[in-house]
Amino acid sequence: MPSETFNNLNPVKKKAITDAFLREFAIKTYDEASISKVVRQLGIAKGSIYQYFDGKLGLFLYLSDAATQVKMKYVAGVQRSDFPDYWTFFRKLYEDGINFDLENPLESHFLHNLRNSLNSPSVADLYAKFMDQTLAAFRQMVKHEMDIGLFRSDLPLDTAAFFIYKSSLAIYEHMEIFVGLSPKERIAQNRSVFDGMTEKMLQVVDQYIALMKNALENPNL
Amino acid sequence: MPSETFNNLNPVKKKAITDAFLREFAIKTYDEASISKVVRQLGIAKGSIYQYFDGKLGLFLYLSDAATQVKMKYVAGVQRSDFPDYWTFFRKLYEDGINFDLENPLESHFLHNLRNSLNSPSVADLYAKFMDQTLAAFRQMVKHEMDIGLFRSDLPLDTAAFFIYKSSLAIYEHMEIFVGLSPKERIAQNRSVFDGMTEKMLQVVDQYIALMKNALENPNL
DNA sequence: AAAAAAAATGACCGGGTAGTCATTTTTTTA
DNA sequence: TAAAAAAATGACTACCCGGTCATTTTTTTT
Repeated sequence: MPSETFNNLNPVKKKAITDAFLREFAIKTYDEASISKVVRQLGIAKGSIYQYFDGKLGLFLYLSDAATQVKMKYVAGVQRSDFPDYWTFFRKLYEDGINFDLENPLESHFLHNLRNSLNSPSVADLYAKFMDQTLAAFRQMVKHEMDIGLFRSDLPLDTAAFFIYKSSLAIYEHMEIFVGLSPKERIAQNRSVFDGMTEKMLQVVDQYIALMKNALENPNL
Repeated sequence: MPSETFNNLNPVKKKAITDAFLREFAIKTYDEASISKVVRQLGIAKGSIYQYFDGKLGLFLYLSDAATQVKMKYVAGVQRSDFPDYWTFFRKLYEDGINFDLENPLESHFLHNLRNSLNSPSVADLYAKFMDQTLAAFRQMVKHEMDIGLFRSDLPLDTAAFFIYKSSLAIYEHMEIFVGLSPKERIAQNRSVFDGMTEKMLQVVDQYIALMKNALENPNL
């Protein structure tokens, strides 16, 4: 999506630009995020951005792709078949997610912040795609657990899948509310969101796993 | 908060103004909502709004109060002590919430949309207050159920309370995603959000109650 | 070193917003 | 009906924004 001009850029400048916009979009809504402000901060001309990207939306799509690719490197290797049950698998996904955050705070929080951009119709499409994929993945997982008898099967697939999805998001919000995590502040300071909180985070993960386990696990076993 | 001038207004005009802004803020973020557009639509001068309210924030606070008061009329009467267990109580709260929506679509969706205005610092404070109150209420409920032995007590109060709170929000989102409910469309058409969906909604409520029940109920009984 | 290609620039355009306030219109009081 | 009080008005200010493009600067090629 970005132009050749952008790809040919000095890697240092390229990263500086990417990071500055990741930071902006990680803190603000799509509509609130200001290209003018960021270029002022970067000390480059606004016109340049429009030679690099196809408008604000093109820039945003590029950042989405970039951030997603980085996250995939951390998470794609985690396979359900390598774990005895769903919950150890789920926990490992979270552990790797934390590592992703520790090493790529901007990408991590950009992705977390995606859902706040729902109000802009242009971005809503992108988000809907993300959502579809995520829900499809959860649905497939749940189906598998039901098939092998680990999950109770008296609930619609959609409900169980959405429930897990929502619970996994709730963990992050729990950290914000009860552990005093403030992503925006930390991103503004260019710090990792979960830095120094790994242990506490995993404790909370275990609490929510306990809840999900009770809610979904087959009581016959 | 509104001026005397506003309170002395012809009730019809007063309602027209209130409704128009409820509708705007129900569909848009605080920052996205445009006073200019609404007054154009209403056919009144922009200056009037600034004689009625203390700026955009004052207007917003007035709408919050108004909507909350209406909702309270529906929900305040539901007492835990009138129900044999938490879940019938919870279900009744939802039933009354649906009635509130059917009869007051604008107020209902204004309140639902509140959380989308988090990005504006001025409104964030207001939202934080709402949140504190809501969580305190859930925490108290959970404590009570743990005390009387209906809920398991091996989880932190905060976690259990937040879990219920989040699950109750998930029900609305479930409706949007899987039942095709689109609040913004319906509000724009001045229709109730849940109109014609009461039955389906309560089915979904029951599904989430089942999940929460498994998750939280004391297994010893 | 000269010519050609590539990249960077920033003034400018059209559009939007919240909020102000001197003036006009309407209503109430006397 | 005339004077006073209350309410409504909308042009105006000061500020944003995304996006454009003719011009200038830099880099590459010849």
